[in-house]
Amino acid sequence: MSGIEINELQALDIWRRAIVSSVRADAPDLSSRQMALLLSVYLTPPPHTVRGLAAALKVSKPAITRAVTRLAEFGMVRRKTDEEDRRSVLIQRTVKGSVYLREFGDLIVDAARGKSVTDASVLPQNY
Amino acid sequence: MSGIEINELQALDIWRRAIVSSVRADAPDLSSRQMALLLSVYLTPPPHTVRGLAAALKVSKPAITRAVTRLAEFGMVRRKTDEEDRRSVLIQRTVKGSVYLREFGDLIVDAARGKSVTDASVLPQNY
DNA sequence: CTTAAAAGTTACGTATCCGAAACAAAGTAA
DNA sequence: TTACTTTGTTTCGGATACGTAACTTTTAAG
Repeated sequence: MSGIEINELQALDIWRRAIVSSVRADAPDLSSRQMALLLSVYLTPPPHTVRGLAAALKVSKPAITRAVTRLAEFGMVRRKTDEEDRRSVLIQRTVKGSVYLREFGDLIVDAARGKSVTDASVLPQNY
Repeated sequence: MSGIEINELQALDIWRRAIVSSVRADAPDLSSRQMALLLSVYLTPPPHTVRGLAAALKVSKPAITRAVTRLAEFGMVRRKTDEEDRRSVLIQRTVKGSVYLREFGDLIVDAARGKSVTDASVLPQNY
């Protein structure tokens, strides 16, 4: 049995714990796209534009516009016109978004610290 | 040291890489709840019932019914009436679901293997 | 100046999902 | 049997998100 197999399983189990905690929490229920957008804005170097994010996530521009609008309603990002090219809109970080992501990071770390599935995994062989 | 000892920022960046890959992929776009349900069915010990999953995820029973229906359409889980109590429906694993989760596990592991954000993080202080 | 291109938003019709409440089926107990 | 409880599904109205296409504003090209 390869060690990679176990690591994959541990990884999945950490993911499970974190996402279950997230679902159980009362925090705003972000879709995968919204989360991907939020994380990209906060963890990759600016500037972030609608077009750039659409390319990075490989989704349509209107989908980015909607996600930004939604996240802005939650106060997690902010729009700002690029004064050097007023066609562009820069998506910027906010305090509230930072706080949210810090808590989410804690969630993942806590999940990673929890006990993982045992070797007698439910995944292999049976299917 | 468990090997999963990571800091909060690394954890977020791994999460970002994995979820961005997932969003970019053509794979069926599962919501957070659907993913939480799928992972719970595959990584926690059976039996899995609608009621049990609703309690575990702290969402309504109809929400579980709908998620199961959707995942069943994708072929990732299967319903089976509990013959010992025909009121209950057991949610079971499938080959296709196993394959999907294995690939998703690979995605996370790959994300974790990639370079993480540096110490000169974008998160702290600035906001 | 006129035309074209680029960036983002809005409009439109469709699809999905939600919670609450009503419902059907199965079990329990008198 | 009859009444009650439990389990899961369906229905309802409303919210959210999707992609395509049309549109506005701004910039660039001729």
